[in-house]
Amino acid sequence: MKYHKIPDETIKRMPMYLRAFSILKTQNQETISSQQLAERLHLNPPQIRKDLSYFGAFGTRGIGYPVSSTAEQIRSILKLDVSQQAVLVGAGRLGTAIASYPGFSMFGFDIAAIFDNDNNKIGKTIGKNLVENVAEIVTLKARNIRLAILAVPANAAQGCADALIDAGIKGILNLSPCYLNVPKRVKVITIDIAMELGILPYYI
Amino acid sequence: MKYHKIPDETIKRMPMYLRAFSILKTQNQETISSQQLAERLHLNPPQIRKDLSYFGAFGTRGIGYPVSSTAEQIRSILKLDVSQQAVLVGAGRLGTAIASYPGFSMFGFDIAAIFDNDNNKIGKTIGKNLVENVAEIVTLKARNIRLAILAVPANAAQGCADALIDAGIKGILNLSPCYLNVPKRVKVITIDIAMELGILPYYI
DNA sequence: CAATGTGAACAGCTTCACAGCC
DNA sequence: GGCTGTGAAGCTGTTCACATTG
Repeated sequence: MKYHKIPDETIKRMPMYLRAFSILKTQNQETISSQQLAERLHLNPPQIRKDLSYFGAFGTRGIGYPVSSTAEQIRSILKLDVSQQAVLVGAGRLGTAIASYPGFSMFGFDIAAIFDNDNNKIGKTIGKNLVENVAEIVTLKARNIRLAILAVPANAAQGCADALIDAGIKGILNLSPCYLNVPKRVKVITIDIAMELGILPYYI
Repeated sequence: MKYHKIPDETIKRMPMYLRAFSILKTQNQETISSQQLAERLHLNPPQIRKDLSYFGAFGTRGIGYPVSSTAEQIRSILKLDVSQQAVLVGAGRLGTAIASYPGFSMFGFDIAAIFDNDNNKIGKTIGKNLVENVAEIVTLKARNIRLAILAVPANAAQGCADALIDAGIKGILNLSPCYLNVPKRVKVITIDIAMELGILPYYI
């Protein structure tokens, strides 16, 4: 395929494909056609073919996509072929839930540090991590962690984001219901549960 | 404005506008221009004007949008002008975090029931709700609840979704990392935290 | 023959430019 | 003068149709 800018929407679908291919692999299915995959994911077959073709020709005509190697290709495209360490800020109920979320491992994510500002939580253990004082976020610099998950109250979110960016964090998954002001080089994804729920009544 | 199909993307932004207008109201600001609002939300002014104009002419030329009445208009468009009762299924760590999430009230959501399948949790109180047995989901029929938040493990999600739909639920916010098969009349929104995180390394 | 890969047509959303109004 | 409301232009992403290949 000649040069094309890869649509953001395509990138957003890639983890979906990775999950699907990973599951197929555990089921020992060796190949899958765009048709079959589309049925599973409720997408259109040409969509899947076009998405994958942006990154190369992974499939075999007449056969479909080889499950195992395509999974590896996507993993490598998304840079998930190396274990990605992430820091969690906020050890409240939501933070604790996330720390124990089993779904991260499929994508190679590893919660490598946890911070909070509450003295009752600092020093406690969550999973394999000791909760550290949020004032020590700057020590992340030396630990080569680039991703952060922000699970703090909205009024603390911007301050934590600033500290994280100061400590070399390059990507933030923000779970607070607020907009974060960050330099352009930092990528932020905000998930606002109440806002997502907010559109449901309109549709029903 | 003549008839136009309202873009889904516009609907998705409406709760964002509602939140912004609600906050402005607490700050006693009486009007706001699309320019000012765009700066806050990091959008383009014409985007905001077009979005709002799909639903009517709320603004005043030369002045901007009246904060209070526009907030009410959006609330009414999104059907959030009446308190929306929702049921939470899953009283694990994530479910508990969600039950105590303070952000729902701004949109008029009220967690009116909680279900789980774990005998250790059934009968306990979370917030103002007693945790009920998931086998009793069918009793929702009589309670006039139309929205559900699904915070159960992926392998239980489809079963719970089926039971919820059976009990008259019309919209589901699915927090499990899986696709739900539902009739077309039911609206599902899936939030998959690991998948959202999965795109970050690509961008950094 | 079955299924991919892809240019081209199409659809949907965003941005622009400006007319209209306060 | 300032700002909304909106048709039209522009752009991005999706779908189609089919040539291509194992």
